[in-house]
Amino acid sequence: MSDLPTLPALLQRTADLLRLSGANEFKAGAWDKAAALVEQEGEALRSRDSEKALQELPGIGKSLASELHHYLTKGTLPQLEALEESLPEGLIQWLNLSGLGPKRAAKIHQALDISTLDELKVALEDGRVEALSGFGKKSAKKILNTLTWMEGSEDRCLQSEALAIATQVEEWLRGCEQPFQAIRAGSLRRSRETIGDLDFLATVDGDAKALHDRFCEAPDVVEILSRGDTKSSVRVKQGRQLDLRTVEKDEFPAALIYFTGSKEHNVFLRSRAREKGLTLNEYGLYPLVDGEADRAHPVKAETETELYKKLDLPFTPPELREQVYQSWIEENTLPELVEAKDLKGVLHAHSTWSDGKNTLAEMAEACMKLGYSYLGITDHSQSAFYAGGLKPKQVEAQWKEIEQLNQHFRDSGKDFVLFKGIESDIRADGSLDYDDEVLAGFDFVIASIHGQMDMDAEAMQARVEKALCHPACTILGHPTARLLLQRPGVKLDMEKVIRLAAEQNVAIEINAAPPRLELDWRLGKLAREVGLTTAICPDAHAVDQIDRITEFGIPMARKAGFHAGAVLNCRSKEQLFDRG
DNA sequence: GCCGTTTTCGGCCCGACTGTTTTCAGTCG
Repeated sequence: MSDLPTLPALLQRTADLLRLSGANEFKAGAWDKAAALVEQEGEALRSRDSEKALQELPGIGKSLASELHHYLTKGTLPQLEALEESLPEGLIQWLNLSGLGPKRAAKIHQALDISTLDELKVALEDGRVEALSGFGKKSAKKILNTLTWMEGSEDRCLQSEALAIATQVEEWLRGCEQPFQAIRAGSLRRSRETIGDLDFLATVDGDAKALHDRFCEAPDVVEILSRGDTKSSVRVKQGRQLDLRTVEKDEFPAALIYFTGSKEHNVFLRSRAREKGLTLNEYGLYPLVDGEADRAHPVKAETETELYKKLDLPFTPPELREQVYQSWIEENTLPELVEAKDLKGVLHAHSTWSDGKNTLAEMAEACMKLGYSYLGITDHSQSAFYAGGLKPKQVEAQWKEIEQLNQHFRDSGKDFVLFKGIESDIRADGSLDYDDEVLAGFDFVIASIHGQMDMDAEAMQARVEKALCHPACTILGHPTARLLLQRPGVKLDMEKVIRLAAEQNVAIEINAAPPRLELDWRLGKLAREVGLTTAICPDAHAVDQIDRITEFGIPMARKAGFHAGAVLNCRSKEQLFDRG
């Protein structure tokens, strides 16, 4: 069993505890960086079996190498253990409160001798905190507000929820009397699968304050955190924080890069700028003179693309501005990402034959309306009794209806075809859900896990690998069966799964249902290396869910670095199931 | 704690906003 997934969290925890104990910020920062690095390295870290080998990693010096080596051989981090010994357990949670950083957290803890969130709440309410020097009524109130707010909301939300909020706010902003241009930035623009804060960037013709005022007065705003001429932050009733920044027009490209992130990508760009004798900040790119930005002579760039060019880097689509893609950017090997217009048809949808809300004919009609030339219908298989899974007899009956509909499409001159598919449960023993004879009658089979998800890693791995090797298996559906913010996926070594799938010529789905959004984009780099094919699927249970593939599926496939050539349903219906 | 020399110390991104203080530290992104 691998214990590496927990290592980044432990390193992060060490960084937080260092801050609380009053350590130098840069020292704590080194542990942050190590956490990010270890996350990126994954299992590859194991192959570094000496301190010397660990030290070859960027950002890992003598001390961190020793800690990591200790962890890999003995399973603990000495530094962390020492800190946990000296700091109370509850204190670390204080750092999650925005507005309360390590310095003031430590101060409250030491001055009042308290360390839990509950104790903090009481101290904020009874006035002990505001009486401390450096604090006052306002800051105590602010921290208390944040604490109360956090008790009733989650850290992050699904991308779909964030998009709904963003759309609403943008509509409201359009009522501003000053003309302006606004764009979504941050993790929303990078198409992360979950979102914490929502960031917006704007330029205003005239008085920017008018836009900030309008922003702070949006209908769903429940608290204004800050309200300035260039920066405002609010909380909305849906539990999210929204930030608006306004900049001058000539600052827009640099600001857009800056506020799009990721943090790691920005660090990378800035160090790139330094190498070229330049300095990059949120306002622009400047020559570096005597270690200072020469603000009087900005390097001209009217777009993000031009700015990347000045750094001798290819324009990087927002979806790929993540640490994992740094090597592609440096080596100038970014792929041409798949776009919505590349999609030719729809795979993975349910009908009234199992748990869908619409009939086969209605689903087909809806796909035609959206401009697709085929639909691979995949109702549930017999084990999924809770979802009305099809018995072999029903399968035959469904095939008849599909054939009739296809005949009808041909007769009426429609360039459209329904494919006979099934979403077959992968049984606990790794077998698919029908006899081979029945399975052979389908045009394609999606194999998915729906039950018995708590198997141990070894058994689960064998289960999925067996399914992948079944000759009828065309696509592996939502591979880990995770539900974002609800439950983790099953225990699977996805690296092995991806390699095997590529070998077996089985595609792994990118499931566009908002809580799923997997194959996880973090695995896209490996997928490209081994030549894996994907399929961008709506997992639609009703006609209005088909469009998920363009709303959420395409952004996620782009984020995973897929080009159209590696996407099954970017193929024409004639070439779709050619398995070379 | 890491890194890289103008090579064993000094820099590590830096600007906006807030609140408390009275000129700035803390926090955030």
